[in-house]
Amino acid sequence: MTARGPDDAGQAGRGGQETGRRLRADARRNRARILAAAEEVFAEKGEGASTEEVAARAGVAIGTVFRHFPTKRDLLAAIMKELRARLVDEAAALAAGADPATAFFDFFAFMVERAARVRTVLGLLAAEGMGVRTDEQIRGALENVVGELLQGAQRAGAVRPDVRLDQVMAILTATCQGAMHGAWDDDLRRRTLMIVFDGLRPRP
Amino acid sequence: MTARGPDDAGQAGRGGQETGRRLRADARRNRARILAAAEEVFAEKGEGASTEEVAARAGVAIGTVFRHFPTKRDLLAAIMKELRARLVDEAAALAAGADPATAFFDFFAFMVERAARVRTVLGLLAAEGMGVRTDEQIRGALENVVGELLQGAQRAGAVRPDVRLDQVMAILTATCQGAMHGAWDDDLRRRTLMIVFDGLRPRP
Amino acid sequence: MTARGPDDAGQAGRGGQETGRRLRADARRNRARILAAAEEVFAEKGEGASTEEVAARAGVAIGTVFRHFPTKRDLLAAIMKELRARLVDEAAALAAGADPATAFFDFFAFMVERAARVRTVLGLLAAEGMGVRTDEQIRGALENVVGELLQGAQRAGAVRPDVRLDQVMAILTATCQGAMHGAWDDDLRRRTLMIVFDGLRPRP
Amino acid sequence: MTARGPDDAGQAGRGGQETGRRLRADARRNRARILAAAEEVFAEKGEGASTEEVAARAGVAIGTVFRHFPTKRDLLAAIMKELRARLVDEAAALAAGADPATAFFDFFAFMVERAARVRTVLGLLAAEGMGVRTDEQIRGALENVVGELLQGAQRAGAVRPDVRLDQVMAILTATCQGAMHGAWDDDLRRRTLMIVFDGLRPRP
DNA sequence: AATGAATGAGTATTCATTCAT
DNA sequence: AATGAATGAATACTCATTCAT
Repeated sequence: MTARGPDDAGQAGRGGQETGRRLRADARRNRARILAAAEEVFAEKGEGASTEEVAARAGVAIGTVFRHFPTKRDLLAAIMKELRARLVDEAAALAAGADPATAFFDFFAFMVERAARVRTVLGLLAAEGMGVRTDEQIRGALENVVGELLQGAQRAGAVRPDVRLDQVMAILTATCQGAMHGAWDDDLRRRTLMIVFDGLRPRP
Repeated sequence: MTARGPDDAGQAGRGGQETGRRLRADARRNRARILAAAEEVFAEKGEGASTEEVAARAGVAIGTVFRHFPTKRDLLAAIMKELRARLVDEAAALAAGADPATAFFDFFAFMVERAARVRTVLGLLAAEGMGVRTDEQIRGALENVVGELLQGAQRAGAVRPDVRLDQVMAILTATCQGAMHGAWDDDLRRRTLMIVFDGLRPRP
Repeated sequence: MTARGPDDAGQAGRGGQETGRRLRADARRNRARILAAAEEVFAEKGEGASTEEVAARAGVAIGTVFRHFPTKRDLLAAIMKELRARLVDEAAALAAGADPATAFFDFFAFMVERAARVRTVLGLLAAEGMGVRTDEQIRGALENVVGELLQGAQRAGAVRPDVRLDQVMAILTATCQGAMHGAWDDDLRRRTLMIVFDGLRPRP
Repeated sequence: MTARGPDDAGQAGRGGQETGRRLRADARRNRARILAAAEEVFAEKGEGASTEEVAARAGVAIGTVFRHFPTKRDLLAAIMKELRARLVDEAAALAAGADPATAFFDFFAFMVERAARVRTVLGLLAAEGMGVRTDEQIRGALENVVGELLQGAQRAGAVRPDVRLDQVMAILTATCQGAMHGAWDDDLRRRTLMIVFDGLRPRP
């Protein structure tokens, strides 16, 4: 049977090999296609979607999926890892050389807008979304970026000095989830963020 | 006879609890136990939990669950209906006779605190949580209560006049989901709400 | 569990009490309604139809059905018993005082036409239809009537003298089943019977 | 990939047996074993028999049955398709090169004798047996063969010229069903067919 | 490495039957 | 006698995972 232990996916670097591993060209290509397909499928149907469907959408056989990701949980974890990494990169780019006073809010808005489209971001931010405990390294990376942006904004006087990182992460997470599940339109999202941002800004 | 529809012998009565279909005493008792068990089970393990476990926890046979809720989806829907109704009731109680300036914020905090414990509240507020589309009536009822509280608070000058109900519902929903998935502790919840509330208050 | 022995319905007079039993008026009425409903339901959906549906259509509770017919098999058996009895009666009526040369063929045609409408006649004639072994008494009664009609027709020279009763029963059964399953229209039925009848008539 | 349609890797080839979907050798072997087992099981216990028993008798796991036939109904349909195809083949063989005057009757008798053993033939001929609507192509194929045999026999003067194909199919069907359900012995079958055949022959 | 067939535990749902009201 | 709720075995079907090709 299938070991049902709760934490058996945690061994970082086991589920889905590191992208750097020397893989045959087609193997690397397949890995990417599977990941992309999985992101789509799980986004559409939720984590309950079948691995077979992922394989089908990726155009590979089911066995290939399991060769790359020995467990469904591993697949899920890999998606998040990738997603989060992508976001961190984009965030870093936003942070570099921008006006600190706006960079923070821009990134915040960017994340929320993103969440509205990428359903899977759910678990991404949540401590325990989708039954997967995203590995702490990446989670930490995101917090780092946001932390930097936050400090910059605070130094620039654009965010209240008494606000701490955990609060920001909490509100960011919450807003992303709301945007995702609630199907907010652009206008509602803008007006909602306005309130949140006002809460973060210093009292005049 | 054996009406096969979901026998929603609902405690529709605002304050009472007996208006529903005339069911035999034991039947009503079982229905309640099943609902309670289901709330627990789904809260713990998510919507993927098995109906059989619900039956076990409720101390009835599997057939009894299906007699009351012909479909798993029906069971899920019933949970939400009940949950939402309960919240609406409690909200109404809060609203009655309290200082409008604080009632709104009290209710908001109350909901979020609640969500932190009851995992199922997720779908409750989301447009489409758990694959169940909660019926519009109850959804509307919640909006009504919140709407009244909001107006009261705005008239009392405790909330910015330009804030609209959809924004409030959006932030409320988001914060509930964040609290639920994020496992915030009491302190983090308090500090997070502080920011949100500040965003809602009039600029000085 | 449910005794799965093949023959446990045979104890004549057990499944469904004899019509003569002193029953409360409403009890007798219920018995009749159930029987009628069952005939309809099983005719429409086959023997796989649920007992609950029979109860529903009869307007009684499920318990009442089982009080009258302790087993589904008993219910099925009762239907056939009744059906067969009815047919025997009608056959006898046909036979009485009619021209023996035509009575036989008339009855044959009558049965087949009947079968085309009453789906349940299936098992009625078959040795083992619907998993129920119709009790021999009634089965015998039918054979008796047909036998008499056959003899009359043979004496009148309308049927070949070398034809025996078992052959007639076999063809009658087969034709009824064909008519039932095949959904023959009136014309096809007539033309088909024409062939069968010609096979039964003396060679000129 | 995992085409979820009924993979009717049929031995469609008239005489051969390999034209179907290219399946791995073991897959084709399993498909055949399942089909054989199903024919047996359903023949013995009727269509109510469990799929699990089919799997057991075929010596495969339950999942394998459903991989080949996604639905019980598909399995039933496949059996009939195969059965009918087999009969059509054998009928064609009988028809080829035989004396038309006897070929027709030989085939008729052959079918009925067959039906007496293979319970599943029921639905095979009936318009709607077992809840499965056999596909029209095969149904048509049978009619074609019988039609040819009929014409040959009529030209040879062995069958009345006014008999039409629909009548013949009707009687053939009926007799098969009678033989199947009625458990006729060899003698009764012979004598019954004698009558039917006489009805089909020209009046002297 | 890839394929895709096989496995088999798991799950929702149905239904004959029993039994408390 | 009637009611209808409860029972629980049975059953079709799904899906993660393994393994022979």
